[in-house]
Amino acid sequence: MTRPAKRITSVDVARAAGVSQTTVSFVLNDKPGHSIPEATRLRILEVARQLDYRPHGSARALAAGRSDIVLLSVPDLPIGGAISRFIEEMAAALADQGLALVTHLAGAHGRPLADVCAMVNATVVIGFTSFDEDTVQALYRAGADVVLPSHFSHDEAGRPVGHLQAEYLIGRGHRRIGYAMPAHPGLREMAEDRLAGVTDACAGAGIEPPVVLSTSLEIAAAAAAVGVWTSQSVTAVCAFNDETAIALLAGLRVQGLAAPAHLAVIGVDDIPTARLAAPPLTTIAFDLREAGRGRAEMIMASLAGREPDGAGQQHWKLVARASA
Amino acid sequence: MTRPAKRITSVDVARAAGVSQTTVSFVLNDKPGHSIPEATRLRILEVARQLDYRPHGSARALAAGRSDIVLLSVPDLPIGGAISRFIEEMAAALADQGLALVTHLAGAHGRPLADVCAMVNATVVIGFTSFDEDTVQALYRAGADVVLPSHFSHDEAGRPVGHLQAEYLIGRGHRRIGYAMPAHPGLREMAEDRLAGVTDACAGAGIEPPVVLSTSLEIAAAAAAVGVWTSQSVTAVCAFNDETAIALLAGLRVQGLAAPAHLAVIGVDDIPTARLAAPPLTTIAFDLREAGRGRAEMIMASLAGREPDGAGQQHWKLVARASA
DNA sequence: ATGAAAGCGCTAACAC
DNA sequence: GTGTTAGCGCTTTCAT
Repeated sequence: MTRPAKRITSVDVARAAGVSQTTVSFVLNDKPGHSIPEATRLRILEVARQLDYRPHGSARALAAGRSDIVLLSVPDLPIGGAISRFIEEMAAALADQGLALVTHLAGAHGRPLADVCAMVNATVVIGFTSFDEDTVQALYRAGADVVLPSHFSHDEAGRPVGHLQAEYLIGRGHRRIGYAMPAHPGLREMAEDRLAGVTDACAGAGIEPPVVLSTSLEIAAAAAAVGVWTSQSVTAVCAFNDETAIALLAGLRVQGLAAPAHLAVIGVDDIPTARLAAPPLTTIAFDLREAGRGRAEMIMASLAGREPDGAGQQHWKLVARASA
Repeated sequence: MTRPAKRITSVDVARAAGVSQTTVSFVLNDKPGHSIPEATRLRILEVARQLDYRPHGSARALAAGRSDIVLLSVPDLPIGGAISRFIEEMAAALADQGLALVTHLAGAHGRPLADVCAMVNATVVIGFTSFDEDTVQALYRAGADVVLPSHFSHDEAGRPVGHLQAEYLIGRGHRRIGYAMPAHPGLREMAEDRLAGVTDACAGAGIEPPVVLSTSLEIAAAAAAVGVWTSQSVTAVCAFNDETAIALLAGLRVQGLAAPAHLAVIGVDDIPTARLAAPPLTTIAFDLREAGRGRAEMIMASLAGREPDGAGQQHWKLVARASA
């Protein structure tokens, strides 16, 4: 641990460069209209660099009325670690526009989102879940300029995924499909959306709606579900996510059965252990990079006052392996 | 999307409560020394609640010199999703002390940590990795009051885990141990630390140091490693983490071998799919809750100027299952 | 082309 | 007990 170094202010830079603080501000933000001689400009830039000057965020935000901080709210859900890729992509795209992204984990015992929003003085607040109306209002009152509840409406978010899953299964000749809901209550909403997609696909193919069963990540529970499906001559099941799917695979194993012969299984996410499953898991992957960039785009559009035009393109793609 | 609501300031509260803005400030921060009549106090509190007033973070930070914001830096590593539990626990503990936690994902293309620190005006910056000296200085210059590079020094962080793994294996009678390093370069440092713990334990038990092999998450690579170990009469291997361990299990499977009969395997993390592996994976779990609380404690101690006394107790515990 | 000065919303001495 | 006042470091309007 080392002794703290004193913070450099723009006055320090001004003094060192022999100009007024105002000029420093103009140069550093390269404000238009104030044509400053190239020589002065460069000198100021150099001095600032040398001093490792960094504008005081609070002061800047207070004066300018915008903090350029984007606050991302991540819900308290067992969402995979892959989400970090998505966040990073978004952060990178935002950084190019001078915005900084910080994340708030929504945990029940933490500070309410609106509090954090007010404390960091976020200019933009975005989330995965759809904020309810009260939250949105609170965020605006907390000083946010734009609030983007969630990129996709429920209907758009889950449907394509479920659709892709079922489509693949149906394409492989399955006529009686099952759906494995996760036991975790927080995942319910997301699961319902995905299930809707599966149901759609079934209807489109003229087959019966899926046989829906809920299962935990315990082998016994999964085995029980497997038993029910097979007894009802279901030949393939769409799992809410890869973890659920892997549980199903384990459930099959303890019953002396195997995928895809006795029951085809398809997941969602393509987590690292998916390819290591026995048999390797067929699943739906998400293009985090594209999704992150797309999201950043939306934010910029909203800030600029344009209506976010993003057609909300989906970024899902199938990864065929042995389990289905 | 709804129309933004205007932001409430403490002047609004003062006016509505019929007192001066100063009084509002005193009451809301319940400053000592200024004994304000209970009636006034309650009225102000009530009005603030009704108006859903939230202090302007930037203004507060600028005036007070502290933002009460804790910035957590998470490195761009494939660390499991379980990390969110840890973060939430920390956030909860910090919230109790009036501090707000926000997270910065370190990705290479995002904004440098010091920039974010300056923008949000973080009072405290903490991280998982150990910041280098330059970074620490930059953070102090960026306005941080306390910087906690990483809770554990390298030596403390990994050693106990590796030690626990090896100890368990040795206790089960194994005399020739292997160690599975992850292929991901960013994980190297962490892996070296854990390996050191394994080596320690072996030395302590008077057996040879582990046979170290590196393996990716591809089944083929894992199978190859398994081949090498068995050919060298290694009977048990400590994997860097559960994903690596599960890859090893898959590698055994394709060779027609099984754990623990042909090769015992032990992981680290207890990820959700660990119990679903074939056979269920023996592993070392981490008590996220305790670790998070402990970390928050350290932060508060540092802020109070006390030397963080936390004996850095470890929070690892063994989860015995079938694979070892 | 450059600088002086007025705030942004809040905290904290210091008066009354 | 409560209010007045002077900044915190920056942006931005308006003079020069």
